Amino acid sequence: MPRNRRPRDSDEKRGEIVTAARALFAARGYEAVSMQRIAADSGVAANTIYWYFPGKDDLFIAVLDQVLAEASTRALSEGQKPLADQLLDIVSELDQVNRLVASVHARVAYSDRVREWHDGFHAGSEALLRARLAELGVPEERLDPVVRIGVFTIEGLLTHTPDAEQRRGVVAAYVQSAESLAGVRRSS
Amino acid sequence: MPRNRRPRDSDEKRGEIVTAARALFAARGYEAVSMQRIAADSGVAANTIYWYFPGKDDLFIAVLDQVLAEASTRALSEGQKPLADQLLDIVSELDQVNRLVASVHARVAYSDRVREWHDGFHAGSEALLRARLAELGVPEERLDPVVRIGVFTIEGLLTHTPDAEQRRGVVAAYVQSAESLAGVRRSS
DNA sequence: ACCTGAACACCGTTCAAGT
DNA sequence: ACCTGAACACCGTTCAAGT
Repeated sequence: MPRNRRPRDSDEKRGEIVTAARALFAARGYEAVSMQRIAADSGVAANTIYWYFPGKDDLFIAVLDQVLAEASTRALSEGQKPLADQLLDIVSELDQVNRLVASVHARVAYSDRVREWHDGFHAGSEALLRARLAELGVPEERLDPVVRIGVFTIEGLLTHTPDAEQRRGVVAAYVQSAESLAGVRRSS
Repeated sequence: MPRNRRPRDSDEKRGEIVTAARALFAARGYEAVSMQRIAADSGVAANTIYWYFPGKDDLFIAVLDQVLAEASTRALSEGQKPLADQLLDIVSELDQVNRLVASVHARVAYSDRVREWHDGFHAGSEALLRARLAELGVPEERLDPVVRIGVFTIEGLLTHTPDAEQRRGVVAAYVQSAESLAGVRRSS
């Protein structure tokens, strides 16, 4: 038995596979990346991945969990900004993993596991936006549709990637309409 | 030479392939349907499809064009309704081809032909919504973001399919915010 | 012009076998 | 426990050959 035998070899290899898959999925999208290629990039045979993950979708979800965990950590370390700025930050953050976002939506129709992850992510996002809008003063009974429109708008900005100016315009228009529901009359 | 030889045999077979593909794509989604299956349902060998279409994506686009043409015909034969009703009609119309909508978005990232079709469809939809909003009184210089939010909202309603009541709430909230931009004070 | 069987180069996944 | 080569049942597409 080698004396340098580390107890974490297994977790390390698993991590390498996730890292390789993440880079590939982000660059080319889920469909365009083969298990063969992920295996080559992480230094194992293709079927070895199945020792660590039940299937390709589960590997995909491991990637998504990792990306989400990192983004959450970053988000928590930031101070609270005005809503419009915060939404624009979220859009440009998610924009960097645009390919992953598109792949999630593509797989939702075919994989129960991906659909569950997607639904959970949506529920979380809606809860966050709802809290911000409530604190902004949007009355409780009008909150639901405004939250949904907000999430749809962010998703639309991600899947259609207009330029930065158009983004700002869209987010500003959304926040403005929310504020008018709140009856806010600020600095202006 | 058979005397019943119809000059339209070729077009007919082509049509049968599109019809079979349309039903299958609508029921199961693009990815889940094999050329083999489409061929079987239209009574030819799999490779015969390639005599009529350069590839699977082109067959898909033929399906999309057919669906769109039929929907346009139906739409033109209807009178003009209030904007909220019209948007709800569009959503429930497109909802019947939900699988196709999802498949278009899934293929946009991988097929130039599908991306072109998608972009054209979007441009047309935006133009229609823009015209309705302008006639409703939304000032020219604020039109762009409102149109985009509208299209994103419809897309969101399609890809997330909330129930009819939530749909109505979302569409009502959208139209209301557009009307408030127009400075309209109607019956209320 | 229209259609086919056979083949090509893939794909995700399984399995029996190795250490 | 971890990893592999080989195989399985697919996939979209191509090609040479038939009518």
